[in-house]
Amino acid sequence: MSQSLDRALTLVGELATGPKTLEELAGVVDVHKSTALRLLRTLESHRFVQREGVHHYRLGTALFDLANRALEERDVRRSSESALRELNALTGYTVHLASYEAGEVIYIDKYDSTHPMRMYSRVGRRAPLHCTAVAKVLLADLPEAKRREVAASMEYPRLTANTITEPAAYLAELERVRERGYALDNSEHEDFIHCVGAPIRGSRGEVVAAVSVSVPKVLLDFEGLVALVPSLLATARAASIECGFTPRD
Amino acid sequence: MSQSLDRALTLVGELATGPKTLEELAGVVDVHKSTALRLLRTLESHRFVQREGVHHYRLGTALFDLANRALEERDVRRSSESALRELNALTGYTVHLASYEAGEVIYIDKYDSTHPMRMYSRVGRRAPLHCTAVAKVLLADLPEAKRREVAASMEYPRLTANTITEPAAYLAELERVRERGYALDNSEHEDFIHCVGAPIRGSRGEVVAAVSVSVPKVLLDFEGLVALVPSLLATARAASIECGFTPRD
DNA sequence: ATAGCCGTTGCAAAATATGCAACGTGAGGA
DNA sequence: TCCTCACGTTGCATATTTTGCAACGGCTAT
Repeated sequence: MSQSLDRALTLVGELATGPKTLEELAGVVDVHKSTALRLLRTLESHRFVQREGVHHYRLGTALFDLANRALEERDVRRSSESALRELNALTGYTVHLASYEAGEVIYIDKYDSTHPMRMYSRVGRRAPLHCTAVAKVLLADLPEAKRREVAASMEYPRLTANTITEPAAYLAELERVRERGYALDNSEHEDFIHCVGAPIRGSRGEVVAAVSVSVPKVLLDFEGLVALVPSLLATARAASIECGFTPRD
Repeated sequence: MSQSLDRALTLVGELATGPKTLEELAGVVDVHKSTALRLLRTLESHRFVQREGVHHYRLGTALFDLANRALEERDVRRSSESALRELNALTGYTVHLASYEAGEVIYIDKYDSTHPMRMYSRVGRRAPLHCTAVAKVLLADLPEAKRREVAASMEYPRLTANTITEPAAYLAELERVRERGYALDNSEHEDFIHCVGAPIRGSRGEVVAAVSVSVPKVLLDFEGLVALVPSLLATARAASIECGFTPRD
């Protein structure tokens, strides 16, 4: 669709084979030397390629950063798959996997309820920050300054009678989540649904994702929901270990 | 230098922060949605980005391939640095590190002789395939079919009285190199220089690079050169271990 | 000293990317 | 169930951007 970009990406792919000279690269995409030069310069400014000596180009260091970041996300999803599937099979309820990225909480995986009554949600969608268990889990792990900043700038639309609508109350809620190690959504998002969520941790103990179980109130009361916590924490711990987390004891 | 490419790379960098929607991305580089869409499509066709759900883009899988390949090369050079520096200090002669890439043998690092007499060479430069110790080491590890193919298509310019000028003789030489675990260049490249080279192996035992010592004949006769082999092999083994190689015993 | 190779630059032509506006689709609310 | 809204998608005309060319300059090898 975009010719110059297409050519540039082809060049990068070609460099994966090993270092190449300008003219070799120009030949690969069948353009003039000067054209290849300009593309490579742009690639170089973004550290996608770098010069090796005078006559050769090689892949640059930006690729490491990018690959590592992409890999982390991907690994959370893949690594926690079996644990989450098991929790889904055990409880029969909808299980969500979410992560915090750039000010948003996004559902990155979902295991549908086996019960006839399903809830609406979709992978890739943003979760409201103030009224979901996964968001509470993820935001609770942010440094305090960031937490305050986010709490101050986010919206608090009242969705149910239980919805938290004040920054102060929300920050206090995050503190509770931090302390007890899991989060509740006591019908704060939708009247007929309540959830419990727990953190999945990475190798350095940081929270990389959140797992939650969502249950229709008609199927399980609040007491029953809280009774799911041990299973949820076991699942979160199993997923954490898969993500490289080492339990303290 | 290239606007569209620059924008596209900026988008990729932005995606490192986490999944984004089309409009968010368009805002980052300050272009129209449709423009961003076309760039993303091209990036997607090269697997640099991929869609997450319907509304989000994330980094794609091509980055893994690229990063891994780039990392391998880079690691060889960095990992073997201390071992090679030590060999250079021990012998005082010029030490080269070379790797095989896309039909060529390229010097990827060099430690100059401490003796007043230095040899000419340069990092990034191609090494002749038929008359250098490093090339013999690297080609000796190729599968037989590939070895034959390369031997048949390469050039054999006579550079000295000892230069191998026939494919058959060269293939036989590679076989010897394979068996004894190191290669010699008995003044086959330059009259007054001879070399010994050995393989550096990676985690799966494959040859990832070659290390060589180059000595002016006036400083050391052939017998003296061969006497360097134990040190060379020790260096190659040390560098191999740094590259993830596990010795058998 | 000289020839050849490769990367680099300025410029003019034109191909290409861009923005616009309208369309299509799917979700959410009444 | 209908309607609205949000978002991604497409065709097209404009002009910006990219491209090829040709000449230059540095470096190596002879």
